[in-house]
Amino acid sequence: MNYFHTLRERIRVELALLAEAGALPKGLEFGGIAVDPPRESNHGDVATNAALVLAKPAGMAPQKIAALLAEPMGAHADTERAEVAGPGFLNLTFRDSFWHKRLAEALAARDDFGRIRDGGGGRVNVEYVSANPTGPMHVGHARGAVFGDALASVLTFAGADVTSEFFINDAGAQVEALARSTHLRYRQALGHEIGEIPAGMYPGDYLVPVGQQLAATYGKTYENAPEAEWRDAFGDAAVAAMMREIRGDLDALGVRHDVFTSESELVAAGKVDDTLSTLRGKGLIYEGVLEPPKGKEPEDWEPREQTLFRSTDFGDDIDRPVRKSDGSWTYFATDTAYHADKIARGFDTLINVWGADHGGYIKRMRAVVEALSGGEVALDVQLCQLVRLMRRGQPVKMSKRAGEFVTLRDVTDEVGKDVVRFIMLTRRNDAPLDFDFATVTEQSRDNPVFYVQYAHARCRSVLRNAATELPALDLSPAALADADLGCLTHPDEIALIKSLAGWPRVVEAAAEAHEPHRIAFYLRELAACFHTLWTRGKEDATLRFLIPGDEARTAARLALVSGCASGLAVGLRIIGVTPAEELR
RNA sequence: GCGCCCGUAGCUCAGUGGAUCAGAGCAGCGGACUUCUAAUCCGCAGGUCGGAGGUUCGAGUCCUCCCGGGCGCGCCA
Repeated sequence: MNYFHTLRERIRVELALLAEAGALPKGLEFGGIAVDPPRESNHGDVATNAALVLAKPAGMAPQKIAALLAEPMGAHADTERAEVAGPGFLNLTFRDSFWHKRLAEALAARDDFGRIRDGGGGRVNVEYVSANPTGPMHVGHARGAVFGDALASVLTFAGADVTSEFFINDAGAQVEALARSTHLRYRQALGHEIGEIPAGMYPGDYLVPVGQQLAATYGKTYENAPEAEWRDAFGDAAVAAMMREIRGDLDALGVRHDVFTSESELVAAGKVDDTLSTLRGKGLIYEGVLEPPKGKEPEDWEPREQTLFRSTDFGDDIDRPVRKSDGSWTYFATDTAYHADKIARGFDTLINVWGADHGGYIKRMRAVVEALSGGEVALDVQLCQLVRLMRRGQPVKMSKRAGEFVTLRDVTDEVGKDVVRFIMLTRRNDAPLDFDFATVTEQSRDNPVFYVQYAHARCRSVLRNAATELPALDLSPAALADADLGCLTHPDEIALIKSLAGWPRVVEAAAEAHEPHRIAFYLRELAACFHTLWTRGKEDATLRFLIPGDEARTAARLALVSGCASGLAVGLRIIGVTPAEELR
């Protein structure tokens, strides 16, 4: 369905025929041949670099090869023009009939338009959010959540076998701090005056109900008990409560993970020891002393012997510690075990979605995955830059220390999940993003969510009107696909079909590059093509979609509208945004 | 000091495996409506793609260095 592939095949066939006929040398490699849309639209619909790629191995001038190829390509019934351009590009321009076929394909495929069935892609694990279970999610998490969810979705659509996953960091010092903070709230619930929340504890109000619940469960049992007696139980209870909160927040965003993996369970199951033994067996774990960091030496630096992973063997800057001085594992060690677990589960590709502050962590993680999988498993880390919350152009101040920050739920409740999801994909993930409450709720061209949804709503509105005004017309997809699409000849009609026909290529590129934002950008383009055509009908009544008395033309135009609506809906669903039937 | 990311129009950003004459929106200017066929559209104007080298038939795109911004840098996750 990606017509660029079809054309590349056709070009290879013609080149092979030319070689057989003796016009080209035999045995040429066609691997580097690409078919792309030219940058300039007046250069035609597609361009191929075939002649430039083959010039050197064939020992011929590129223009000569292009001219040879232009003959058979230009003779094809779909081709309007085949022109040799520049240093040896072959530009092809198609007849309308070519585009009518693409629309027919889109209509026939409906919700599966652009889906890649035999795309392979293997088994892919996408790990995202993995927010610490020590409090509710904030807006920064939303970006990773939306990005990861949309990525998993587009990969699935592109034929990969995808598992989406959340790693629960429910082990280590932060959970102990959480347990202590919860104990404080428990005492508070029992009537104690707790005063200021001490530094190092979580001050947020969200632990108050957890404390109350524990007071109801345990009464005064642990009121003055030593920490060792209540720490595990309180930690577990708090983590469970926080995870319920986080899942609720994610649910409100329409984000769902297939698998939740618990760090503490990995530790308890001895997975960390197992993994480090494996690495030790490969000679990659040793006791050693690290050099102090250059330039910015911490005050309290002193040389210390540590258990280290030899990540420098795999391109990291220094070897990385796996054990703290109290004997417990570092986070890196448990994360290593987690990745070993993912590898053992048979994934071909691991994708991790992290905040930008984890950039320094990438090299060691790649090192571990390479070491554990023998280079068989690919690890791609996608970093999401910060989100700046804005209100009327002014940044919203947030103080995490004071426990005062805008939670994800606050934002979702205020503007809706569709807005949050779309806006998070209006920038590349590695570029910072401003999220302005005023803009994103506005109903105007400034607001891309609205713009795209409005295009879809307009399509649906036309189809609804058609059903009432022309009840005799069969609006079923099958019937519309059989309409005489040859009626569609206006440049803006063809432009809309071209945009729609480009969708399979967008899916493929977004999946391959792990860049779901491309879908959001594409949808804006498709919506723009539709809005343009719609307005044509205002200026010229003969260009309206519904032409009374001309059923053939009306059916063809409704087919186009239906295809467009379908394309918008498919794309919106992949990024998790509801295709609105109407906007009021 | 080192590592990673970024630098494209006044502003916010796209630019798909390097490929023919650099794109969009906003803001600005000029046009098209009694609102699900104007919450929209059309036109005009706006850039030595941070700088300098290098590779190449060809560089916004790849390599090196420099300048500027962000993030990070041994027992935090």
